[in-house]
Amino acid sequence: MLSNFRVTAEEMIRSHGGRVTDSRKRILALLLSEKNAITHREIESRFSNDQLDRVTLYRVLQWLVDNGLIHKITSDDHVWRYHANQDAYRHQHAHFKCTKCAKVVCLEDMPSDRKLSLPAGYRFQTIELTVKGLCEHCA
Amino acid sequence: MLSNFRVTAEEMIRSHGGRVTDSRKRILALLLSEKNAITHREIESRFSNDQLDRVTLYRVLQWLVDNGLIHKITSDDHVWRYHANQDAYRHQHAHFKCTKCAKVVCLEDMPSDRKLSLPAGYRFQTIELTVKGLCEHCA
DNA sequence: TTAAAAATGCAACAGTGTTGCAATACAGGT
DNA sequence: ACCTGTATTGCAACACTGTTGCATTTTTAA
Ligand SMILES: [Mn+2]
Ligand SMILES: [Mn+2]
Ligand SMILES: [Zn+2]
Ligand SMILES: [Zn+2]
Repeated sequence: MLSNFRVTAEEMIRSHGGRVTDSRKRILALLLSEKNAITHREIESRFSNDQLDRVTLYRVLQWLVDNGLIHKITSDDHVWRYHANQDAYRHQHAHFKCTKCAKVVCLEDMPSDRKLSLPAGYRFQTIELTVKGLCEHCA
Repeated sequence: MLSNFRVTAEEMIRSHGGRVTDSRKRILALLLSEKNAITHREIESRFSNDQLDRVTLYRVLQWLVDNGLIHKITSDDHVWRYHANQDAYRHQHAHFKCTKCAKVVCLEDMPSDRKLSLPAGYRFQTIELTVKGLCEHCA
């Protein structure tokens, strides 16, 4: 099934006018196959055998973010986590982080249309919402 | 007025049963005098003349957090910001971060009546909410 | 096939935060 | 005021994530 993701990945990259390089295909295909958002370190370890330069990985990830093919999530452990932009996850959405195993999952909705009042003169841009708790395995 | 903060700081530390050390007094007094949440680096530079070891600063900040005298806020620049727990900021609250000047302010309320549905089996603990936008000076 | 442009690999670096340990300061009892 | 056990400090070294510069390789389009 990973070859399916490779085909999808290649189409996504090509459709954004970027050069279709081997690293981009492999990394995006991997992210498409991952259910949860994962760290740079975790991506590296998925490629343990095939060589993958860590700087290239950082640069490819940023390229994928800049081109809207994946998104990255900040966290209180100060490590970025990356997740493919499939279907439900294109628009703004909230995230859940397990305080025990550190797993991060994208929640489908951002329940944010409630008015939160900013101080006078402040301009709203986006909202970042992370729910913390225990996941199914850790609860 | 900073001497006022020093007295308050000393009382707060003593009431928590901790040893009243010079570093704790100075650092907490500074945080009490600061309107916004600031970084370790910013705290250091406020003490530019008086010597203040950076490791001690980290350790004092963590002690103050652990004893509920201050709280710390994570951010997408992956740097902690610290703020005293005065009045309105004892309970859970949301934060605002300016995307231009990186200023972080505590908002007074956490609009928490949002029903965000977690996947089955997940257990809720806390919510972290950061509004991003432009502050009064940068708007 | 060729050449310009973009991406890669490597080494070195930067910033934030942590750890181990010896020296020092605090608090409580005398 | 002095002693003493213990918490805290200061310093050096370290860990980790992420970045930068630059020479080499790969991609694409003519
Ligand atoms: Mn997400
Ligand atoms: Mn706050
Ligand atoms: Zn978990
Ligand atoms: Zn601003």
